[in-house]
Amino acid sequence: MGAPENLRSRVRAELTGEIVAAARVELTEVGAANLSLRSVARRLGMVPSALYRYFPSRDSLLTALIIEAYEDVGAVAATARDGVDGLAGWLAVCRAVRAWAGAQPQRWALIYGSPVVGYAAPDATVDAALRITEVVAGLVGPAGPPPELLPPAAHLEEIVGPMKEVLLSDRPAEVVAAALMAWTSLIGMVSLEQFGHYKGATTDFGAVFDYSMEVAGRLTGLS
Amino acid sequence: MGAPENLRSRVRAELTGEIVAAARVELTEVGAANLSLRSVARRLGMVPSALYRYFPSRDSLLTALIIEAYEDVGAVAATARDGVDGLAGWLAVCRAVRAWAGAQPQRWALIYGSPVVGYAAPDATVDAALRITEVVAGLVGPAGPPPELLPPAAHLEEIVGPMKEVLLSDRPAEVVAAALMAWTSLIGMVSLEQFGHYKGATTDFGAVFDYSMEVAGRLTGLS
DNA sequence: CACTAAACGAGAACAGTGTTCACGTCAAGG
DNA sequence: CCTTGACGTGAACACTGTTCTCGTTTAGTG
Repeated sequence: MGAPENLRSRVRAELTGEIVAAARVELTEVGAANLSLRSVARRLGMVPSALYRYFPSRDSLLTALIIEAYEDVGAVAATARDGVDGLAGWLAVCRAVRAWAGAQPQRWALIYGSPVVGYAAPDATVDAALRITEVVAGLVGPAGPPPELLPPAAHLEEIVGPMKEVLLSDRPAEVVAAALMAWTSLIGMVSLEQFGHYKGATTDFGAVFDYSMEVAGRLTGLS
Repeated sequence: MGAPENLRSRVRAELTGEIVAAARVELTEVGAANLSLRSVARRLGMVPSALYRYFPSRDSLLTALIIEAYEDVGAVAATARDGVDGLAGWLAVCRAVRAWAGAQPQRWALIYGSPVVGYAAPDATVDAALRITEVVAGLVGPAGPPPELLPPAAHLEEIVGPMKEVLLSDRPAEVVAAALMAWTSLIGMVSLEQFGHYKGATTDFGAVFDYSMEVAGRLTGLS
């Protein structure tokens, strides 16, 4: 934990940050698939092999970008929710997340598109991914009776147990499931929009998005 | 349209099919990002440049695989729905689509993950992508009154107009929007599962999936 | 202070990739 | 028959990720 005050390690930390920053710029310009280690090095005036003193592979550099993006969108969601409760807070979060994705589509695709680094996502990435789910979980209303449209289901309590322990300990299982559905709707809808699957379906997708998120929020008991 | 009976064009069509088949195998083994034109050629005993007589680029070969995958999952959805109506039909479609994705994750990622071919998806791919949406649209119930949880929204009729014209001409706008939400929930939930975003959230994701799809189906008026 | 071990940047090299081109060869049609 | 076009081959170019070997510079120790 203790950061040595060496000049060595200081410039190392600094340069590591510059590499990530340059890689982020490169990512937003050409996308994750075309992000090349060599062009990042060129941008910094380095030779490609020098980057290997800081990241052991291209994938590890991508992992750093993934964590950064998760933290970024999580922070955006948190500030959007700040001070706003209930359905209004949920809608504010949804709009903020969608706006973030629209402004930085390549970073959205990096974290919510097809995994590129391989099938074993490092633990650090799943930790960072939890930020935004905490924001969503912090919103779901007090444990009122679930709406009529949320039928009770057998064994649901046990099935969503792992989720309840971490996020929503005092809510009925149906509400926990509804929260997962709401989060799924948010991420899914933004992803499908970003990836072009709604092309030509509506004249004003923002309005459909708002409407859908409102319905999804109501399902969790928000009002 | 008329296919010439030449020997030339017959072996050409045949070989084109073999190339796509080999590429599909390669895709399922290494994924779209690592699909290399050269290894496809090796698998067929050809030299890499020979493939360029049949596909002008690697992206065009990927496009063929995308169309094929869309058609495949659309056909699976159609046969699952065949003869089953209402909520049961919707659930059958959902389970079939999820099973298809689980069996061929790389093909799912190819069509519903981050776009890899570039930002302009060819028209042929969006046409193929419509198959599954037609199946979903064919399910939504007769135009009964939308449930209480589906509030009326201003201007919605006009906003979802493009969608209504193609798929759901005689339903109220709220039901059209709900159908889009249901389709989004299906694709979104399968994608998030495939891409590892539910890791550790439940003990039995299949049950949560069924429950969520049931709620989504009810929202469109199915029962 | 002197010295050793580690970290660092540079550059060359290797294997692999998508793509292009010039070259013979063989089927199709006038 | 004979010309034109499609076809497969092999070499080449410009890239890529990654590894290795060098001097050089810094950190920590006797």
